[in-house]
Amino acid sequence: MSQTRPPAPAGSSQLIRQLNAQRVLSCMWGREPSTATELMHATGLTRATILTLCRELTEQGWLEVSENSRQAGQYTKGRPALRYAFREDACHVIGVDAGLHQVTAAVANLRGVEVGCATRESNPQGSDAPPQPAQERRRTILDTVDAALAQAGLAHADVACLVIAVPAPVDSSGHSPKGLNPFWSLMNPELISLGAEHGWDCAVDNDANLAALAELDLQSSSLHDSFAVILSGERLGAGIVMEGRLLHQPRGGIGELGMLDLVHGVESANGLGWWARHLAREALQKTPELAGPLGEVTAEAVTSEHVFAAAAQGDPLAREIIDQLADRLARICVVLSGLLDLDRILVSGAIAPALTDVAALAKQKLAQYLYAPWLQIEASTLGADAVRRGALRLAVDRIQDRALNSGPGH
Amino acid sequence: MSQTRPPAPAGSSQLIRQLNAQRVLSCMWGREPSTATELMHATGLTRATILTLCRELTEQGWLEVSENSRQAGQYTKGRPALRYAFREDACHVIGVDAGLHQVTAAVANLRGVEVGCATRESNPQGSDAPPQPAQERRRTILDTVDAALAQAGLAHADVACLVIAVPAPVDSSGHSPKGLNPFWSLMNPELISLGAEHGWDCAVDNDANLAALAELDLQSSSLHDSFAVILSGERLGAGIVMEGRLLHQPRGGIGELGMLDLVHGVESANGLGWWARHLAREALQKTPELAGPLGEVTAEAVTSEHVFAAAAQGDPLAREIIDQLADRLARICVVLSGLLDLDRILVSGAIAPALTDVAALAKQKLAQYLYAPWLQIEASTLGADAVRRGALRLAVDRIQDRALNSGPGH
DNA sequence: TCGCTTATATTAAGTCTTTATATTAAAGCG
DNA sequence: CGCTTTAATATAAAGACTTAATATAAGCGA
Repeated sequence: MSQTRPPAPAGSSQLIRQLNAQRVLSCMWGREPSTATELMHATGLTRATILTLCRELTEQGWLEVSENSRQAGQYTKGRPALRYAFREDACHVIGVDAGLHQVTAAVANLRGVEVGCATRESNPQGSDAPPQPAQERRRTILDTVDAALAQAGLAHADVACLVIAVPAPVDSSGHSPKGLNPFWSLMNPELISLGAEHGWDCAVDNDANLAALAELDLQSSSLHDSFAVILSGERLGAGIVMEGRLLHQPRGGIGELGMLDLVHGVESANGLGWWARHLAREALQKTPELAGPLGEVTAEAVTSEHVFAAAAQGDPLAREIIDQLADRLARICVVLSGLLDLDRILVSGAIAPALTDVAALAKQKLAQYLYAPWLQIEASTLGADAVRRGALRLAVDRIQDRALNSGPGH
Repeated sequence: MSQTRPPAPAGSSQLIRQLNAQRVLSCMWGREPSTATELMHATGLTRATILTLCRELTEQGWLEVSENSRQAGQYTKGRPALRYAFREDACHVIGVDAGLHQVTAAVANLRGVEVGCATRESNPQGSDAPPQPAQERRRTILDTVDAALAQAGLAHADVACLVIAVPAPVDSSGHSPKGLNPFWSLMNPELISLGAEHGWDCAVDNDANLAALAELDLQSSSLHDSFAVILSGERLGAGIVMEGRLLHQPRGGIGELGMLDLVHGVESANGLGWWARHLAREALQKTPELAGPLGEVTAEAVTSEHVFAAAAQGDPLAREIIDQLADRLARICVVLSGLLDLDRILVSGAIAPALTDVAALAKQKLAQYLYAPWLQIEASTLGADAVRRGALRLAVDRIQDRALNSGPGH
């Protein structure tokens, strides 16, 4: 009975195979097609190894052989190299910006390119009706997702991951604190369970955190810089990236800005949009017969858009308000950057495009409070897209992690 | 000429050897002696592999065979197992707390146990003399280090790493900002070069950061909690640990608390010791003939120690001051914990032992400003040792990293 | 069309490292 | 002294990589 040896020892040396497969796949993830020779230089592995791994990854569905070997035109002599391409449509992901007033869902491929998008009103801005109850909100989100899928021409089975952004703190299991602030529960009524019925991987996260991820995706210039993204509409929220990684805590409270109540000249966590409207209304009530563009609106009807538009036309009151907003923003930057030594602070959200001047002014005012000449203060170029893009980015990241860590689980 | 094949292919499969050696060494680093069987359970590797690795690590000097195989007494029958022990004295490290008023150096083995310690006065507390010039400070530090080594009975060659803590921000290359604050340059006059003459690995870091490391070392109960350590003597400084890792930035500005100037009820980055003295002096000047223990000191001579001692005796003025200190601390905690969602905040430094009551009071007052019932606010038990212990911890960590990552470089 | 050149793909050793099994060694105990 | 127990060593087998040789797929020129 000692003649026959069991055939499969199954050593732990498959680990190295896993590591190398990871390296190859990360080299190709979201990139242009590559030849074995290019991958050899990128990874330091041998041609034989690279080709074996590429074959495996192709069988798993992550890569495919692209035919344009010679057309790519690096060289003209010799046997044309095989070119392996990242399969950006191996599966798709969905990112949802589930805001208070509207819900936007986008379908994207694994490069993060949107192939479908849909929006539904949720709690219309003007109305004084109570916010949607939990079931209705869940329904709205599912409807929006289905509409986005329909526009993309994809079925539920084509989707691998769903990420939902909500204006509330979200803990590491996807829930928001109950009881403390009823608004939070209404914004995130157990949304983490939404993906389950289609068997999708699902995550819920705070909107500001995801906006920060979107910026991280975009500004990959200096990979190790640190920044905060301030989401600044009606209320303030922040996401913080340190050395290329988004800070997270199990309770999900990072970037909550309630503590601004204690900061001189800020006094609240209300957003810049809120303050623009508030300051304008106050001034209009005080002097109803005001000259200039801003005087044409009544105190009740004035919005932040009016203020920014008027400021662009040179209205002195609007300019004064802009100046106050900039001072507020500068002080917020002092707190964030003074404590965390950030490289830059980005103001994002739907009103970001209007805040270019405010950010520049804030940068000037910063020096009054803090020596940090390196600090950039800018308005995000993503604007209203930031949160949704961040959700898509997280979804793609989750798929990539899964691909790298648990091989064939396609 | 094709018969003879080159002997050494040197594949990348040594990588797995490296990884496994790392696992084994981390399992044993600073721990009690282990048998192969124990390591098998800890690492999942086979006995043969474990023993090979242990033999290699022994040759490299990190482990040694300890003879008390059977005495350990887990079992009594069968062949006694080899027991490999971590060589805590493979080399030694030095940690220096280079404060403004005094310099303390300690020599420790690789478990972090101090085997020698020495202190030198630097800029005596009372004196109004200008601070030591750069060369003199470097000399003082080297003297202290030599004294500590002499007490430990060790030579320069026995030391592998030197870490120096200074009360100034320190960037990732060990330098402090020049020009901005002359005090910083005086505290850190290119100390990073001090280790070079003996060939030691050398690092310089901010004192509050290192105090945070010391706490991380101590409270390893819950490995993934997040906290801040506030070093609170004359000036405030903080070190921040998120999910078990110390936050760092290339410029070294994390935990600088200058932004507290903007916080209501805090208004400055002065430390709790400074405030205790300041408030007492103010009150004594206002009413020179004060009853109670605190009235026995003159306004000029009063120190924070007087205040804490008087409060312990029930002096009403001192209690009032304690209350104000607690409010200040609570507000600082609101800013830190509100933004970063910390699990606890520790107050450290030489006056920490006197701050137990202040911390408890601050915890009570916190609820006025922030809902965070999970937040612990406590005085560190390390007190004046915190910074030096943190320096030692960093030094040991650096040696461990070097051991794990570059094999035989002993 | 037939070689020749060039660049890549495939295949066949050879080595390293681990696992699995068998064998040997070192105790204690009756 | 033999038996039992537990650990260390030896040997064989398998996975994974590298090296080197060989095969393949072009283009180019005579």
